[in-house]
Amino acid sequence: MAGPIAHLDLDAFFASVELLRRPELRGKPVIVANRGPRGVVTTASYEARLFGVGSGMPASQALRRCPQAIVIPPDSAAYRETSRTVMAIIRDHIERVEQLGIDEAFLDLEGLHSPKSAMRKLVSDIYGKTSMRASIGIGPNRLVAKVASDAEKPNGFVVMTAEQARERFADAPVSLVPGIGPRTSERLGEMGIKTLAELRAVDVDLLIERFGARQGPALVDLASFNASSEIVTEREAVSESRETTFDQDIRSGDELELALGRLAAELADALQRNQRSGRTIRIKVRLDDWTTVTRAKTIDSAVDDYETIIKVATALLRDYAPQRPVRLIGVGVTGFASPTDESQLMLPFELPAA
DNA sequence: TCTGGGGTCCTATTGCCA
DNA sequence: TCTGTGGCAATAGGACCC
Repeated sequence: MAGPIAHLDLDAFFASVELLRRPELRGKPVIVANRGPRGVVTTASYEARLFGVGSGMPASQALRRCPQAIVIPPDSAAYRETSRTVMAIIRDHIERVEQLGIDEAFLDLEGLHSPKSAMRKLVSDIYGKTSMRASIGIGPNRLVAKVASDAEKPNGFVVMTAEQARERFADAPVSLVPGIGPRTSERLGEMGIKTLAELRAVDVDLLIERFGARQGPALVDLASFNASSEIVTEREAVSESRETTFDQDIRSGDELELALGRLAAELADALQRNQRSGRTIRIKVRLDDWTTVTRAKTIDSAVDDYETIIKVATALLRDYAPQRPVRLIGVGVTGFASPTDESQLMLPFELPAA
């Protein structure tokens, strides 16, 4: 019998780190966004959210809604640093932690005498040591915990059973639950399904027909707040990549290769720093009409060096030869060699032939 | 007014091989 | 030798997340 799960989410994380460094901005609408004509909002302070500014929104649009907003370009090194500090505090309190992304984590609360007071203590310790606010959700599984942490942020603290989640969010749009994004919401909408209660009530066979044997039933599980409560404490990266969006679309092949070279150099550098190497090199090209094309090649041995990466990536790009202006180009390496793979290569026995 | 960058996972298709 | 089948790896695309 599994114990409760907590989901911890740092409130408006990037903006909060910036406000910490620049206390004079406290109480003002602050948005963290890339500069340039194509920048988007990565985080908005809660003051900015009052103007309808949200993450993912083009910065130009955000500034139209909130002209007095202060725009700060993201400083990912600083956010990683604060994240490390907070995650270390979490691990001081809780043994089994699954970090997701930079600002959130699932916590295994199994066996704690009082999960709630343990979480109250944790949140106040994080605030005391870093001035970062966090929202907490506690539930029987990851899904309930996650939705609960989202329900009353900032500074939220919500404890729910699956049944309480079903009741409270019965009339919420299906996109409330993580895993149902814009595309799936739209397709469900076309079937007349808007709310979680409606999704729960629909005939599974109909969903299987439209979404397949796996995703169909999975949608009902999501709507019912049935989910795994497993905490995966160790996750290994499976890919690393670099990409860039041009301020203006690029037509020249030479310019594309120049950009590809810069990205490949950065990527090789990062791979070597992280002691990672992979066998599959992939490029990504986004055209002016937003179609995205990927091309990949798998080679015999795992690599992390600039020369090999740029050689393969350039060949892939020349082979594809985009026929429209390009707005984004990227390069990545996947298929990382793990220690297990290494030892398997050296297995002294062949499997018997069939 | 258009839509970043860094990832993960899933699915479908295809070709190879036993 | 021909044909079918199942498994697997590689490839491409796409949805989704923070």
